[in-house]
Amino acid sequence: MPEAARKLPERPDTPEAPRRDNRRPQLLDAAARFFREQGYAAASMRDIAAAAGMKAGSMYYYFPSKADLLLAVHEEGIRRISDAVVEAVDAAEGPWGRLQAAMTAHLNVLLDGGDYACVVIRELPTDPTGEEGAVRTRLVPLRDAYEARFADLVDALPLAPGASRRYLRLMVLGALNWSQTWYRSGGDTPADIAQSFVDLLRPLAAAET
Amino acid sequence: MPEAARKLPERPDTPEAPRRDNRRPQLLDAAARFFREQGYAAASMRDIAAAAGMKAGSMYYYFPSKADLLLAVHEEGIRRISDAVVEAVDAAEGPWGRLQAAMTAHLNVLLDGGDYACVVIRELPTDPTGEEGAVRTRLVPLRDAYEARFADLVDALPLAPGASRRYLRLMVLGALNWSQTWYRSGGDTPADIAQSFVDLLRPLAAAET
DNA sequence: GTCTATAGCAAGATAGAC
DNA sequence: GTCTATCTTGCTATAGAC
Repeated sequence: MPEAARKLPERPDTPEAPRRDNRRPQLLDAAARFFREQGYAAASMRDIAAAAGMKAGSMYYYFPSKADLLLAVHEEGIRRISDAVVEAVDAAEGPWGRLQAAMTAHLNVLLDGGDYACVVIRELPTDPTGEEGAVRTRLVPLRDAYEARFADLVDALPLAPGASRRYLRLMVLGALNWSQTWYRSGGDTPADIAQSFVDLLRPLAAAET
Repeated sequence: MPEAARKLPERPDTPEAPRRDNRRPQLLDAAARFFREQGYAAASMRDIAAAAGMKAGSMYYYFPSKADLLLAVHEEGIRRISDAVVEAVDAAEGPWGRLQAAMTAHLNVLLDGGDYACVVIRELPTDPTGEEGAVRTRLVPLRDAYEARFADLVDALPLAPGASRRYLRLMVLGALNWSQTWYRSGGDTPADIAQSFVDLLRPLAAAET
């Protein structure tokens, strides 16, 4: 057997990218943690690399710049929270039940699931790259696509005529994402919180069938 | 109720500090602007000083450190938004009217009034000073005192029995503060937004007298 | 009060050995 | 792939002249 083919049974990542010994996941985990704890600007590549068990210079083998690292964290964060919400919605029934399932899943990932989602929620408003806005323009569509799911869920609710579905969606997302600032583990669980919010909003419903 | 009795204390400048030729306000304005646009960590003392028309070293005559500058911006921001809300609430009538007035004032300052309030809302979650948490511990009570006003307004609402006033307050504040991320001038005004939110929530009321 | 000058340091990123 | 070593740049903060 040709020696070049010895280590072949790998998964076909990108055609030419990472073959083996890929420590990119550890790097992403560390980056997400520091971005959440200190913010993008204050986190240092040295600390991130150290937390992943390597030296600062080595991580440029995986990511060409700090901004690309942030972008990768965002993509992974959106992917995780989006998957969790889709799965939860599929398992729920009724318009209110599906909305509550989505809210619970969103809060679970945001409040207990951890670092990736927190970065997604908090690290967008400020332009992360200072002068270079290229990264930000690639971040916004990711979030918009995710939030569109909530628009669908709100549109499916049977509401009293005249109720603004647009502002209901914005209020729900605001309530969920703002929970980062007041949530403390040990009190109400994410499921409790979603339940309380939905209980508050149910009176907005038109007569249900 | 005693009018104008609830405003935050006036400038507690040290007795001997600023007599004349005081450029501290310009410095604060510039700092608020850069903290909002770039975040606390990414903003530089050089840029702030330049925007206020002085050199970097000169501002240490007014503020002993960057963290103290952030603290001063917070105090001023809280003072402004708090004054605006108190004034608006005093001029409104009825529990829903007072809540709506408070929401409108809050949004006005946050969305159009500008830099100070944005910094107050956005620059708290992450510890601004890195290792030194002294500044943060002085920031939190300021916000808590302000948010307590909304607790009073929500407690005064005539709600259907069983409705959670705590989660209603958190939902309202979340909806308001999250508007920073989606608000674009030229569309609905802050007053429109507050109206829409209150219209959504009014069906939660118990039979009004 | 504001300046110039700079100390002292940490950051992102690169080069090349292994 | 990971290392060491380093380049370059920018930062906060200080010292002392004026």
